[in-house]
Amino acid sequence: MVSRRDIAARAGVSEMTVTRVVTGKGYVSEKTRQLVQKCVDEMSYIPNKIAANLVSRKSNAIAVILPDLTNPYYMQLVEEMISEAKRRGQIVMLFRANEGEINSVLDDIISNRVCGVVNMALFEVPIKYVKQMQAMGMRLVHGGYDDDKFSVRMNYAPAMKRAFELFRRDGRKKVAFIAGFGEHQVEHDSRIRFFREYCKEFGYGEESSPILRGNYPAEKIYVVGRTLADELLREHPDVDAVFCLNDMMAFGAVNCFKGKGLSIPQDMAVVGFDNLQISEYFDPPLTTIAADIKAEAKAYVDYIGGDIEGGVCTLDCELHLRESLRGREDE
Amino acid sequence: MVSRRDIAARAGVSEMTVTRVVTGKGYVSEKTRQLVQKCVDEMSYIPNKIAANLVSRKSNAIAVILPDLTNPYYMQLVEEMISEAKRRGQIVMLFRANEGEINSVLDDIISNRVCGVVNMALFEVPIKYVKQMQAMGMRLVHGGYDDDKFSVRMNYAPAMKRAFELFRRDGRKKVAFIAGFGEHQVEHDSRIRFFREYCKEFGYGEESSPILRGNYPAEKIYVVGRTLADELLREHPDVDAVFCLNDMMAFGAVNCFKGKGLSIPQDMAVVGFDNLQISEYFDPPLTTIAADIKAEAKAYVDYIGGDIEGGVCTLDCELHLRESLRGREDE
DNA sequence: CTGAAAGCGCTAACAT
DNA sequence: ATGTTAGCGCTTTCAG
Repeated sequence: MVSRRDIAARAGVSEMTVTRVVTGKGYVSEKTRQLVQKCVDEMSYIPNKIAANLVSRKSNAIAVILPDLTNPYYMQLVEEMISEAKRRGQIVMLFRANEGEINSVLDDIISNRVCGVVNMALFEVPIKYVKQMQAMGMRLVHGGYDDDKFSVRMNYAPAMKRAFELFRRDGRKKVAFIAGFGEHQVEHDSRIRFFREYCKEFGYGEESSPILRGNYPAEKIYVVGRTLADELLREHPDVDAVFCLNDMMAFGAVNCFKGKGLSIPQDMAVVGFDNLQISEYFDPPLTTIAADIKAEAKAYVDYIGGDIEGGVCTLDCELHLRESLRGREDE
Repeated sequence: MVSRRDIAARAGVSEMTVTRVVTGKGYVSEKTRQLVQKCVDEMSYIPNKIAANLVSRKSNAIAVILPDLTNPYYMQLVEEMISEAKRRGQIVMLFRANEGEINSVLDDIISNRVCGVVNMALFEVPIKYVKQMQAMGMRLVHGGYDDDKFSVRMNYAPAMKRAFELFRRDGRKKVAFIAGFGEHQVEHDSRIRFFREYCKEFGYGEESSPILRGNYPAEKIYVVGRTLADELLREHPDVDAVFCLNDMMAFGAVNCFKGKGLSIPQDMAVVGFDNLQISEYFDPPLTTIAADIKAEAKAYVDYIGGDIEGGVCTLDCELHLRESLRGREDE
């Protein structure tokens, strides 16, 4: 294990000079710089960031907590976060947490002294941990719902409004929202808030438009979609247009609809959220609402990196109009 | 920032005693143990693993290098690796690397002093880094192709043989393999080796059965699938059965086939690899060959954790028979 | 421009 | 059963 001391010995300089060369900080004469660099290369010295972080009380690691790695949306997000993090010399640690595991996962994260945490799991971080992180200077971001210090908000409104317009144009009789997760999240999700709003505005009735809860993420997302689609057909057979919380859930739902002999979009219009890369290849190609995932990832990393100080970062969404919401009497 | 010293002071014991309580190693009287534990809880002390790792020259981090996070297969694998790692008190760092970025990514990994690296990228780690890792006691696993020290080998043979039997039963005239990646990987991939073998054995001709190269992972995987499917139809219009390197590529290929008016499986039988969770929901449900992903993940983590010393770990594969390979004259 | 001293938070090895 | 000493590999601070 070659360390800074070995380089210093070989180059005949002090350890401090090696540090100056390696980090590029501080004054070093060009001559010694080259000499030291030569030794570094020859001995294949790679500095120990762990040790550096320890003494400088910094960290170059971002922890990301996900509820469900198999949802491609999170992975696209993680991919972008990794790119963004790399640009700043940071790395990404990935964690998975259900409701019961969160404390243990947070312990792992904190004991690894990361510089920040992006919580994409669908529940809040216990206040005890929030305080602890604050005390340690770790930044915490909640994906999905609002935070007092910083949040990334998706402006779903215009795209959802446009969807409702198309529902009306096509003479859809009754709309629904397959939410998939439980009561708590339903109350905090802006997609559902806008849904209620537009139901009223477009005359569908806030009360008469069902919102289907489920037990995501305990259960696999597409299974939740299928199960709730089945429930929808049984309990609200007159629904002919449905939003799904995200594209994966929509896949499950559409699959159920098709299995029951419904034609999409003739018998049922379906709109997802996320715009997964595969959504345009689904059968039928899925209409979906989403913001730029790169921008979302950048917002998280920028906040953790300290470029953004707090407040609300709003991202605009687009309606990607595809077969699953084409007009019945053609577009 | 509360540290071990603070706990020691509060409890009126030495720092070493705190360590003994916190790590659970060494003798501590039950009485002091409880006293110290009380202080730990009261002060919300979470040990600094970074510092512990530094002095004990260990690491609790596994680095995983992926070529493409958007392939759900990798994510299922990572999810299982995270679970397996957590069981051993380890965490997972995620990296993404194209061919050109590999050195820089390896520098990041090594400077973070991980305990092991799982390289799922589709190219080899430069020998310089392999040596360096060895010298530092980091374990390295290559997914995909063989390694001199340790490898996880998928035994695709029986499942592929069964697929060939079905091709024959259905009277398929000509088979192909959409490989997607370049020459180097093609020569190292066992799926393609078995394909050649069985082409011969089943009388399809080793030379006359095309293997289509592409530029994955430079290009998105489903695009590669679509592009190569198009190429296949143009250059080998008589092919009526095709393997695709993995399910995502198969999705792209099937989409192209359907777009050109082909019926699956009547005009073209399609077999993928990986058995993604969504593959059974594809239209048509995709026939696919895969090993147990949990077992694969466990093998990697076990090797890095030191439970397996080396050698070859062989995993059996299953043929998940679905619509895309149903017989033309019915099953 | 370069170096020496101190110490980050922890564990290993040896006392007691 | 508990404490002491030394030091992991590095940065910070201050002195030349």
